[in-house]
Amino acid sequence: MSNKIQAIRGMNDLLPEQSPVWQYFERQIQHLMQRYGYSEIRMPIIEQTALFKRSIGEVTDIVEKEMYTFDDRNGDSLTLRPEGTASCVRAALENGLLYNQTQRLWYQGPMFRHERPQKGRYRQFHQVGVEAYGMYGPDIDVEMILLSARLWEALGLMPHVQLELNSLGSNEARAAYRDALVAHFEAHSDVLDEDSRRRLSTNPLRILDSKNPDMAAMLADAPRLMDHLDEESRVHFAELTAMLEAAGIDYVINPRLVRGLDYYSRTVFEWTTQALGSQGTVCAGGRYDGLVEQLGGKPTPGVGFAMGVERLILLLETLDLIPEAARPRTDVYLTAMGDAASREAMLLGERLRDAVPGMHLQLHCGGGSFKSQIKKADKSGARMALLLGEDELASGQVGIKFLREDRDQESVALDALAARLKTLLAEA
RNA sequence: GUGGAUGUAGCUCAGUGGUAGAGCCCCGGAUUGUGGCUCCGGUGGUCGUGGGUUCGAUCCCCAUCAUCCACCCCA
Repeated sequence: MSNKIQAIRGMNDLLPEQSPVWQYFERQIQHLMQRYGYSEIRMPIIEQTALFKRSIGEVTDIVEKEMYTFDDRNGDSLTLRPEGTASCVRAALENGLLYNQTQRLWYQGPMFRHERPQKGRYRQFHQVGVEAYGMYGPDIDVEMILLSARLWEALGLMPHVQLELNSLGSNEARAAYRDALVAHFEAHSDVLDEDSRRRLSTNPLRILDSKNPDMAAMLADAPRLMDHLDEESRVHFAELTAMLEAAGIDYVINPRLVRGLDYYSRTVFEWTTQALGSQGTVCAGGRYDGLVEQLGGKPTPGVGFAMGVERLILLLETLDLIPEAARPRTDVYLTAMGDAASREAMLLGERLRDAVPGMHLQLHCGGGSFKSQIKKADKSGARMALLLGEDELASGQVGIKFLREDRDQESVALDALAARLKTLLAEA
Protein backbone atom coordinates (compact mmCIF):
# COMPACT_ATOMS: atom_id res chain seq x y z
CA MET A 1 0.00 0.00 0.00
CA SER A 2 2.64 2.46 1.03
CA ASN A 3 4.47 2.27 -2.28
CA LYS A 4 1.29 2.62 -4.28
CA ILE A 5 0.89 5.99 -5.89
CA GLN A 6 -2.22 7.78 -4.77
CA ALA A 7 -4.19 10.62 -6.30
CA ILE A 8 -3.29 14.08 -5.08
CA ARG A 9 -5.26 15.15 -2.04
CA GLY A 10 -8.54 16.74 -2.93
CA MET A 11 -8.41 15.52 -6.53
CA ASN A 12 -10.84 12.82 -7.51
CA ASP A 13 -11.27 10.21 -10.18
CA LEU A 14 -14.60 10.25 -11.94
CA LEU A 15 -15.63 6.61 -11.94
CA PRO A 16 -17.72 4.76 -14.53
CA GLU A 17 -20.73 4.72 -12.25
CA GLN A 18 -20.57 8.49 -11.93
CA SER A 19 -19.82 9.58 -15.46
CA PRO A 20 -23.38 9.16 -16.80
CA VAL A 21 -24.56 11.66 -14.23
CA TRP A 22 -21.96 14.18 -15.37
CA GLN A 23 -22.87 13.55 -18.96
CA TYR A 24 -26.52 14.13 -18.14
CA PHE A 25 -25.64 17.42 -16.48
CA GLU A 26 -23.40 18.45 -19.37
CA ARG A 27 -26.13 17.71 -21.89
CA GLN A 28 -28.51 19.93 -19.97
CA ILE A 29 -25.93 22.71 -19.97
CA GLN A 30 -25.22 22.49 -23.69
CA HIS A 31 -28.87 22.51 -24.54
CA LEU A 32 -29.54 25.47 -22.25
CA MET A 33 -26.67 27.53 -23.62
CA GLN A 34 -27.76 26.95 -27.19
CA ARG A 35 -31.26 28.02 -26.34
CA TYR A 36 -30.01 31.33 -24.93
CA GLY A 37 -27.51 32.00 -27.69
CA TYR A 38 -24.30 31.48 -25.71
CA SER A 39 -21.20 30.08 -27.43
CA GLU A 40 -18.69 27.76 -25.86
CA ILE A 41 -15.11 28.91 -25.41
CA ARG A 42 -12.25 26.73 -24.18
CA MET A 43 -9.20 28.17 -22.50
CA PRO A 44 -5.95 26.62 -21.25
CA ILE A 45 -5.99 25.56 -17.62
CA ILE A 46 -2.64 27.27 -16.98
CA GLU A 47 -2.04 30.99 -17.26
CA GLN A 48 0.58 33.49 -16.27
CA THR A 49 0.35 34.09 -12.55
CA ALA A 50 0.03 37.84 -13.11
CA LEU A 51 -3.35 37.37 -14.81
CA PHE A 52 -4.94 36.11 -11.61
CA LYS A 53 -3.13 38.52 -9.35
CA ARG A 54 -4.34 41.45 -11.40
CA SER A 55 -7.92 40.29 -11.79
CA ILE A 56 -8.84 38.46 -8.61
CA GLY A 57 -6.86 40.80 -6.39
CA GLU A 58 -3.53 40.50 -4.59
CA VAL A 59 -4.96 40.38 -1.09
CA THR A 60 -7.77 37.91 -1.66
CA ASP A 61 -7.60 34.49 -0.03
CA ILE A 62 -7.53 32.84 -3.43
CA VAL A 63 -4.39 34.65 -4.53
CA GLU A 64 -2.72 34.80 -1.14
CA LYS A 65 -2.94 31.17 -0.14
CA GLU A 66 -4.90 28.97 -2.51
CA MET A 67 -3.24 29.11 -5.92
CA TYR A 68 -1.18 26.31 -7.45
CA THR A 69 1.69 28.48 -8.62
CA PHE A 70 5.02 27.24 -9.94
CA ASP A 71 7.87 28.25 -12.19
CA ASP A 72 8.10 26.54 -15.53
CA ARG A 73 11.38 25.59 -17.16
CA ASN A 74 11.89 29.11 -18.46
CA GLY A 75 11.49 30.55 -15.00
CA ASP A 76 8.10 32.08 -15.80
CA SER A 77 5.58 32.02 -12.98
CA LEU A 78 2.54 30.00 -14.01
CA THR A 79 -0.66 29.19 -12.15
CA LEU A 80 -3.30 26.51 -12.50
CA ARG A 81 -6.46 28.54 -12.95
CA PRO A 82 -8.43 29.00 -9.73
CA GLU A 83 -11.45 30.31 -11.65
CA GLY A 84 -12.47 30.97 -15.21
CA THR A 85 -13.44 34.61 -15.58
CA ALA A 86 -9.91 35.99 -15.75
CA SER A 87 -8.92 33.49 -18.46
CA CYS A 88 -12.09 34.16 -20.35
CA VAL A 89 -11.50 37.91 -20.42
CA ARG A 90 -7.88 37.35 -21.40
CA ALA A 91 -8.87 35.01 -24.22
CA ALA A 92 -11.62 37.31 -25.46
CA LEU A 93 -9.27 40.29 -25.50
CA GLU A 94 -6.44 38.40 -27.10
CA ASN A 95 -8.65 37.14 -29.91
CA GLY A 96 -10.46 40.36 -30.59
CA LEU A 97 -13.84 39.10 -29.41
CA LEU A 98 -14.57 42.31 -27.56
CA TYR A 99 -13.80 44.73 -30.36
CA ASN A 100 -16.97 46.76 -30.99
CA GLN A 101 -19.24 43.87 -30.21
CA THR A 102 -21.08 42.09 -27.49
CA GLN A 103 -20.37 38.50 -26.56
CA ARG A 104 -22.22 35.75 -24.76
CA LEU A 105 -19.82 32.97 -23.79
CA TRP A 106 -19.72 29.89 -21.64
CA TYR A 107 -17.07 27.37 -20.69
CA GLN A 108 -16.61 24.35 -18.55
CA GLY A 109 -13.68 22.65 -16.93
CA PRO A 110 -11.45 22.02 -13.96
CA MET A 111 -10.33 24.74 -11.56
CA PHE A 112 -7.68 24.42 -8.87
CA ARG A 113 -7.54 25.81 -5.36
CA HIS A 114 -5.36 24.61 -2.52
CA GLU A 115 -8.02 24.49 0.19
CA ARG A 116 -8.71 21.93 2.83
CA PRO A 117 -10.91 19.33 1.12
CA GLN A 118 -14.38 18.72 2.39
CA LYS A 119 -17.57 17.40 0.91
CA GLY A 120 -18.45 19.72 -1.96
CA ARG A 121 -15.05 21.37 -1.83
CA TYR A 122 -12.10 19.88 -3.66
CA ARG A 123 -8.69 21.05 -4.83
CA GLN A 124 -9.52 20.17 -8.36
CA PHE A 125 -13.16 20.99 -8.95
CA HIS A 126 -15.24 21.81 -11.97
CA GLN A 127 -17.12 24.90 -12.93
CA VAL A 128 -19.47 25.86 -15.67
CA GLY A 129 -18.93 29.56 -16.28
CA VAL A 130 -21.14 31.96 -18.20
CA GLU A 131 -19.97 35.44 -19.20
CA ALA A 132 -21.41 38.31 -21.22
CA TYR A 133 -19.52 41.40 -22.41
CA GLY A 134 -20.41 44.79 -23.72
CA MET A 135 -23.78 45.30 -22.06
CA TYR A 136 -24.33 47.85 -19.32
CA GLY A 137 -28.00 47.50 -18.59
CA PRO A 138 -29.58 45.26 -15.96
CA ASP A 139 -31.34 43.27 -18.69
CA ILE A 140 -28.31 41.06 -19.23
CA ASP A 141 -27.95 40.58 -15.46
CA VAL A 142 -31.54 39.40 -15.40
CA GLU A 143 -31.00 37.12 -18.38
CA MET A 144 -28.19 35.38 -16.49
CA ILE A 145 -30.41 34.81 -13.50
CA LEU A 146 -33.27 33.57 -15.67
CA LEU A 147 -30.91 31.24 -17.49
CA SER A 148 -29.71 29.74 -14.24
CA ALA A 149 -33.26 29.50 -12.95
CA ARG A 150 -34.26 27.61 -16.06
CA LEU A 151 -31.48 25.14 -15.39
CA TRP A 152 -32.72 24.52 -11.84
CA GLU A 153 -36.17 24.03 -13.29
CA ALA A 154 -34.91 21.52 -15.84
CA LEU A 155 -32.95 19.62 -13.21
CA GLY A 156 -35.77 19.65 -10.68
CA LEU A 157 -33.75 21.74 -8.23
CA MET A 158 -35.89 24.85 -8.07
CA PRO A 159 -37.63 23.95 -4.79
CA HIS A 160 -34.24 23.42 -3.16
CA VAL A 161 -32.34 26.57 -4.07
CA GLN A 162 -32.69 30.19 -3.08
CA LEU A 163 -31.53 33.30 -4.88
CA GLU A 164 -29.67 35.94 -2.88
CA LEU A 165 -28.95 39.34 -4.34
CA ASN A 166 -26.96 42.41 -3.50
CA SER A 167 -25.38 45.39 -5.19
CA LEU A 168 -21.83 46.43 -4.47
CA GLY A 169 -22.27 49.76 -6.25
CA SER A 170 -19.68 51.45 -8.38
CA ASN A 171 -16.04 51.20 -7.42
CA GLU A 172 -16.14 54.78 -6.10
CA ALA A 173 -19.26 54.17 -4.03
CA ARG A 174 -17.81 50.98 -2.66
CA ALA A 175 -14.61 52.75 -1.67
CA ALA A 176 -16.65 55.35 0.21
CA TYR A 177 -18.68 52.62 1.87
CA ARG A 178 -15.54 50.81 2.78
CA ASP A 179 -14.30 53.86 4.65
CA ALA A 180 -17.57 54.17 6.54
CA LEU A 181 -17.43 50.49 7.40
CA VAL A 182 -13.87 50.64 8.65
CA ALA A 183 -14.80 53.61 10.83
CA HIS A 184 -17.67 51.63 12.32
CA PHE A 185 -15.48 48.59 12.98
CA GLU A 186 -12.73 50.68 14.51
CA ALA A 187 -15.25 52.25 16.86
CA HIS A 188 -16.17 48.74 17.99
CA SER A 189 -12.76 47.15 17.76
CA ASP A 190 -13.23 45.57 21.21
CA VAL A 191 -15.82 43.20 19.74
CA LEU A 192 -13.82 42.21 16.66
CA ASP A 193 -12.37 38.73 16.60
CA GLU A 194 -8.88 37.99 15.39
CA ASP A 195 -9.90 37.17 11.82
CA SER A 196 -11.84 40.36 11.52
CA ARG A 197 -9.01 42.52 12.82
CA ARG A 198 -6.80 41.07 10.15
CA ARG A 199 -9.38 41.76 7.48
CA LEU A 200 -9.88 45.33 8.64
CA SER A 201 -6.92 46.41 6.60
CA THR A 202 -7.26 43.90 3.77
CA ASN A 203 -10.90 43.19 3.01
CA PRO A 204 -13.26 44.82 5.52
CA LEU A 205 -16.36 43.93 3.51
CA ARG A 206 -15.75 40.30 4.27
CA ILE A 207 -16.17 40.97 7.98
CA LEU A 208 -19.87 41.36 7.25
CA ASP A 209 -19.90 37.69 6.30
CA SER A 210 -18.69 36.50 9.70
CA LYS A 211 -20.76 33.90 11.51
CA ASN A 212 -19.30 34.72 14.90
CA PRO A 213 -22.34 35.21 17.18
CA ASP A 214 -20.41 37.60 19.43
CA MET A 215 -20.18 40.04 16.57
CA ALA A 216 -23.77 39.70 15.38
CA ALA A 217 -25.11 42.75 17.22
CA MET A 218 -22.26 44.96 16.08
CA LEU A 219 -22.69 43.76 12.49
CA ALA A 220 -26.41 44.46 12.58
CA ASP A 221 -25.62 48.09 13.38
CA ALA A 222 -23.02 48.43 10.68
CA PRO A 223 -23.67 50.82 7.83
CA ARG A 224 -25.38 49.19 4.89
CA LEU A 225 -23.95 49.02 1.45
CA MET A 226 -27.42 49.60 0.02
CA ASP A 227 -27.52 53.01 1.71
CA HIS A 228 -24.22 54.01 0.14
CA LEU A 229 -24.97 53.10 -3.44
CA ASP A 230 -24.35 55.69 -6.12
CA GLU A 231 -27.46 56.79 -7.96
CA GLU A 232 -26.66 54.88 -11.12
CA SER A 233 -26.14 51.61 -9.27
CA ARG A 234 -29.28 52.18 -7.23
CA VAL A 235 -31.36 52.57 -10.39
CA HIS A 236 -29.61 49.61 -12.00
CA PHE A 237 -30.44 47.45 -9.04
CA ALA A 238 -34.02 48.68 -8.82
CA GLU A 239 -34.59 47.83 -12.48
CA LEU A 240 -33.00 44.44 -11.94
CA THR A 241 -35.31 43.53 -9.06
CA ALA A 242 -38.34 44.86 -10.92
CA MET A 243 -37.57 42.66 -13.91
CA LEU A 244 -37.02 39.64 -11.70
CA GLU A 245 -40.38 40.21 -10.09
CA ALA A 246 -42.01 40.56 -13.49
CA ALA A 247 -40.42 37.23 -14.46
CA GLY A 248 -41.69 35.62 -11.28
CA ILE A 249 -38.30 34.87 -9.77
CA ASP A 250 -38.17 34.84 -5.97
CA TYR A 251 -35.16 36.43 -4.37
CA VAL A 252 -33.83 37.63 -1.05
CA ILE A 253 -31.73 40.75 -0.74
CA ASN A 254 -28.74 39.91 1.37
CA PRO A 255 -26.92 43.16 2.21
CA ARG A 256 -23.99 41.15 3.51
CA LEU A 257 -23.46 39.28 0.30
CA VAL A 258 -20.00 40.19 -0.94
CA ARG A 259 -17.67 38.30 -3.21
CA GLY A 260 -14.23 36.92 -2.57
CA LEU A 261 -12.88 38.25 -5.82
CA ASP A 262 -12.04 41.92 -6.13
CA TYR A 263 -13.28 42.48 -9.66
CA TYR A 264 -16.99 42.55 -8.88
CA SER A 265 -19.05 45.73 -8.91
CA ARG A 266 -22.79 46.41 -8.81
CA THR A 267 -24.92 43.27 -9.09
CA VAL A 268 -23.80 40.20 -7.19
CA PHE A 269 -25.90 37.09 -6.70
CA GLU A 270 -25.72 33.62 -5.27
CA TRP A 271 -27.88 30.54 -5.50
CA THR A 272 -27.64 28.57 -2.28
CA THR A 273 -29.07 25.37 -0.86
CA GLN A 274 -29.60 24.03 2.63
CA ALA A 275 -29.13 20.44 1.49
CA LEU A 276 -25.34 20.34 1.26
CA GLY A 277 -24.15 21.48 4.68
CA SER A 278 -21.64 24.25 4.86
CA GLN A 279 -20.73 24.25 1.16
CA GLY A 280 -24.16 25.46 0.17
CA THR A 281 -23.32 27.92 -2.59
CA VAL A 282 -24.08 26.18 -5.80
CA CYS A 283 -23.81 29.07 -8.23
CA ALA A 284 -22.55 32.62 -7.84
CA GLY A 285 -21.58 35.60 -9.87
CA GLY A 286 -22.17 39.20 -10.68
CA ARG A 287 -21.13 42.22 -12.68
CA TYR A 288 -17.51 43.21 -13.25
CA ASP A 289 -17.52 46.36 -15.31
CA GLY A 290 -13.90 47.30 -14.58
CA LEU A 291 -12.16 44.01 -15.27
CA VAL A 292 -11.67 44.19 -19.03
CA GLU A 293 -10.02 47.58 -18.73
CA GLN A 294 -7.94 46.34 -15.83
CA LEU A 295 -6.61 43.58 -18.06
CA GLY A 296 -5.65 45.98 -20.79
CA GLY A 297 -8.78 46.28 -22.90
CA LYS A 298 -11.01 49.20 -23.66
CA PRO A 299 -13.58 49.85 -20.93
CA THR A 300 -16.11 47.04 -21.44
CA PRO A 301 -18.79 45.95 -19.03
CA GLY A 302 -19.03 42.30 -18.06
CA VAL A 303 -21.39 40.03 -16.16
CA GLY A 304 -20.95 36.42 -15.33
CA PHE A 305 -21.40 33.56 -12.95
CA ALA A 306 -20.04 30.12 -12.25
CA MET A 307 -21.65 26.92 -11.10
CA GLY A 308 -19.92 24.29 -9.01
CA VAL A 309 -20.44 21.07 -10.90
CA GLU A 310 -19.52 18.73 -8.04
CA ARG A 311 -21.92 20.52 -5.73
CA LEU A 312 -24.77 20.44 -8.20
CA ILE A 313 -24.25 16.77 -8.91
CA LEU A 314 -24.03 16.06 -5.21
CA LEU A 315 -27.28 17.91 -4.79
CA LEU A 316 -28.96 15.96 -7.58
CA GLU A 317 -27.84 12.72 -5.98
CA THR A 318 -28.81 13.77 -2.47
CA LEU A 319 -32.28 14.66 -3.66
CA ASP A 320 -32.50 11.60 -5.91
CA LEU A 321 -33.13 13.69 -9.00
CA ILE A 322 -31.17 11.71 -11.57
CA PRO A 323 -33.67 10.53 -14.16
CA GLU A 324 -33.59 6.88 -15.16
CA ALA A 325 -33.02 7.89 -18.78
CA ALA A 326 -29.69 9.42 -17.82
CA ARG A 327 -28.25 5.96 -17.26
CA PRO A 328 -26.76 4.18 -20.24
CA ARG A 329 -28.75 1.25 -21.55
CA THR A 330 -27.88 -1.95 -23.34
CA ASP A 331 -30.46 -3.30 -25.73
CA VAL A 332 -28.87 -6.53 -26.78
CA TYR A 333 -26.17 -8.79 -25.35
CA LEU A 334 -24.69 -11.17 -27.88
CA THR A 335 -23.46 -14.48 -26.47
CA ALA A 336 -21.49 -17.10 -28.31
CA MET A 337 -20.69 -20.67 -27.33
CA GLY A 338 -17.57 -22.23 -28.76
CA ASP A 339 -14.72 -20.95 -30.91
CA ALA A 340 -16.52 -21.02 -34.25
CA ALA A 341 -19.54 -19.23 -32.85
CA SER A 342 -17.33 -16.64 -31.14
CA ARG A 343 -15.64 -15.77 -34.39
CA GLU A 344 -19.00 -15.54 -36.12
CA ALA A 345 -20.48 -13.47 -33.28
CA MET A 346 -17.82 -10.81 -33.68
CA LEU A 347 -18.77 -10.36 -37.34
CA LEU A 348 -22.47 -10.65 -36.65
CA GLY A 349 -22.18 -7.91 -34.03
CA GLU A 350 -20.58 -5.57 -36.54
CA ARG A 351 -23.21 -6.34 -39.18
CA LEU A 352 -26.01 -5.70 -36.71
CA ARG A 353 -24.47 -2.40 -35.63
CA ASP A 354 -24.36 -1.37 -39.29
CA ALA A 355 -27.93 -2.44 -39.92
CA VAL A 356 -29.48 -1.07 -36.69
CA PRO A 357 -27.51 2.08 -35.82
CA GLY A 358 -29.66 3.07 -32.84
CA MET A 359 -29.19 -0.26 -31.10
CA HIS A 360 -26.80 -0.67 -28.18
CA LEU A 361 -25.23 -4.06 -28.65
CA GLN A 362 -22.71 -5.57 -26.30
CA LEU A 363 -20.68 -8.55 -27.44
CA HIS A 364 -19.68 -11.21 -24.97
CA CYS A 365 -15.93 -11.73 -24.93
CA GLY A 366 -13.83 -14.08 -22.90
CA GLY A 367 -15.67 -17.36 -23.31
CA GLY A 368 -17.21 -19.21 -20.40
CA SER A 369 -20.23 -21.42 -20.08
CA PHE A 370 -23.55 -20.54 -21.61
CA LYS A 371 -24.92 -20.12 -18.14
CA SER A 372 -22.32 -17.59 -17.15
CA GLN A 373 -22.74 -15.72 -20.41
CA ILE A 374 -26.46 -15.38 -19.85
CA LYS A 375 -25.75 -14.25 -16.32
CA LYS A 376 -23.55 -11.52 -17.76
CA ALA A 377 -26.28 -10.63 -20.21
CA ASP A 378 -28.64 -10.18 -17.29
CA LYS A 379 -26.11 -8.06 -15.38
CA SER A 380 -25.58 -5.86 -18.40
CA GLY A 381 -29.16 -4.71 -18.11
CA ALA A 382 -29.90 -5.76 -21.68
CA ARG A 383 -33.47 -6.35 -22.67
CA MET A 384 -32.57 -9.41 -24.67
CA ALA A 385 -29.76 -11.87 -25.19
CA LEU A 386 -28.84 -13.20 -28.60
CA LEU A 387 -27.78 -16.84 -28.43
CA LEU A 388 -25.31 -18.18 -30.94
CA GLY A 389 -23.97 -21.72 -30.47
CA GLU A 390 -23.06 -24.65 -32.61
CA ASP A 391 -26.69 -25.63 -33.22
CA GLU A 392 -27.56 -22.12 -34.36
CA LEU A 393 -24.44 -21.91 -36.51
CA ALA A 394 -25.42 -25.16 -38.23
CA SER A 395 -29.02 -24.11 -38.84
CA GLY A 396 -28.31 -20.44 -39.64
CA GLN A 397 -30.53 -19.32 -36.80
CA VAL A 398 -30.02 -17.09 -33.76
CA GLY A 399 -31.95 -17.39 -30.51
CA ILE A 400 -33.51 -14.28 -29.00
CA LYS A 401 -34.08 -14.64 -25.30
CA PHE A 402 -36.06 -11.97 -23.49
CA LEU A 403 -34.52 -11.15 -20.15
CA ARG A 404 -37.06 -8.70 -18.73
CA GLU A 405 -40.41 -9.94 -20.00
CA ASP A 406 -42.43 -13.08 -19.74
CA ARG A 407 -42.13 -14.04 -23.36
CA ASP A 408 -41.16 -17.10 -25.37
CA GLN A 409 -37.69 -17.37 -26.79
CA GLU A 410 -37.55 -16.78 -30.51
CA SER A 411 -35.45 -18.41 -33.19
CA VAL A 412 -34.72 -16.14 -36.12
CA ALA A 413 -32.86 -16.78 -39.34
CA LEU A 414 -29.58 -14.85 -39.57
CA ASP A 415 -30.64 -12.85 -42.60
CA ALA A 416 -33.89 -11.80 -40.92
CA LEU A 417 -32.30 -10.90 -37.61
CA ALA A 418 -31.66 -7.20 -38.16
CA ALA A 419 -35.23 -6.59 -39.28
CA ARG A 420 -36.59 -8.54 -36.32
CA LEU A 421 -34.45 -6.55 -33.88
CA LYS A 422 -35.61 -3.28 -35.38
CA THR A 423 -39.20 -4.34 -34.84
CA LEU A 424 -38.53 -5.44 -31.30
CA LEU A 425 -36.71 -2.22 -30.40
CA ALA A 426 -39.54 -0.17 -31.83
CA GLU A 427 -41.92 -1.87 -29.38
CA ALA A 428 -40.47 -0.03 -26.41
C1' G B 1 -4.69 27.26 7.73
C1' U B 2 -7.55 25.83 12.93
C1' G B 3 -10.52 22.24 15.87
C1' G B 4 -12.88 17.37 16.03
C1' A B 5 -14.23 12.29 14.21
C1' U B 6 -13.00 8.13 11.31
C1' G B 7 -9.59 4.55 8.49
C1' U B 8 -10.40 -3.81 9.01
C1' A B 9 -11.97 -7.99 2.02
C1' G B 10 -14.05 -4.61 -4.34
C1' C B 11 -18.55 -2.39 -1.15
C1' U B 12 -21.21 -1.88 3.88
C1' C B 13 -19.51 -3.07 8.54
C1' A B 14 -18.51 -6.58 13.12
C1' G B 15 -14.32 -7.95 16.26
C1' U B 16 -10.07 -9.27 19.86
C1' G B 17 -3.12 -7.57 23.44
C1' G B 18 -1.87 -14.12 21.09
C1' U B 19 -1.19 -12.10 13.12
C1' A B 20 -9.12 -11.83 11.59
C1' G B 21 -15.06 -12.49 10.52
C1' A B 22 -20.36 -11.44 8.39
C1' G B 23 -23.56 -9.63 4.52
C1' C B 24 -23.36 -7.98 -0.47
C1' C B 25 -20.26 -8.47 -4.92
C1' C B 26 -17.26 -11.84 -7.88
C1' C B 27 -16.05 -17.10 -9.58
C1' G B 28 -17.56 -22.34 -9.77
C1' G B 29 -21.20 -26.26 -8.91
C1' A B 30 -26.39 -28.35 -8.06
C1' U B 31 -29.09 -27.77 -13.90
C1' U B 32 -23.52 -31.72 -20.78
C1' G B 33 -26.40 -25.08 -24.13
C1' U B 34 -30.33 -20.85 -20.92
C1' G B 35 -30.01 -15.39 -16.07
C1' G B 36 -33.15 -13.48 -12.01
C1' C B 37 -35.09 -17.39 -6.52
C1' U B 38 -32.75 -21.31 -3.47
C1' C B 39 -28.73 -24.43 -1.74
C1' C B 40 -23.38 -25.80 -1.66
C1' G B 41 -18.33 -24.49 -2.37
C1' G B 42 -14.40 -20.99 -3.58
C1' U B 43 -11.20 -16.43 -4.66
C1' G B 44 -9.95 -12.20 -2.03
C1' G B 45 -6.93 -8.74 3.72
C1' U B 46 1.29 -7.36 5.26
C1' C B 47 -6.55 -4.78 9.79
C1' G B 48 -4.30 3.20 5.76
C1' U B 49 1.29 3.87 6.26
C1' G B 50 5.78 4.31 9.40
C1' G B 51 7.75 4.11 14.11
C1' G B 52 7.34 3.01 19.58
C1' U B 53 5.69 0.10 24.09
C1' U B 54 5.29 -5.36 24.72
C1' C B 55 7.51 -12.10 24.85
C1' G B 56 3.75 -10.79 21.22
C1' A B 57 0.08 -5.06 18.37
C1' U B 58 -5.26 -4.95 13.85
C1' C B 59 -6.25 -3.44 19.17
C1' C B 60 -2.19 0.76 23.48
C1' C B 61 1.12 5.35 22.33
C1' C B 62 3.38 8.80 18.65
C1' A B 63 3.87 10.51 13.80
C1' U B 64 2.13 10.60 8.93
C1' C B 65 -1.37 10.10 4.86
C1' A B 66 -6.47 10.04 3.42
C1' U B 67 -11.74 10.82 4.11
C1' C B 68 -15.77 13.22 6.76
C1' C B 69 -17.81 17.38 9.97
C1' A B 70 -17.37 22.42 11.77
C1' C B 71 -14.53 26.96 11.29
C1' C B 72 -12.35 29.49 7.34
C1' C B 73 -13.08 30.13 2.25
C1' C B 74 -15.88 29.66 -1.95
C1' A B 75 -18.34 27.09 -6.95
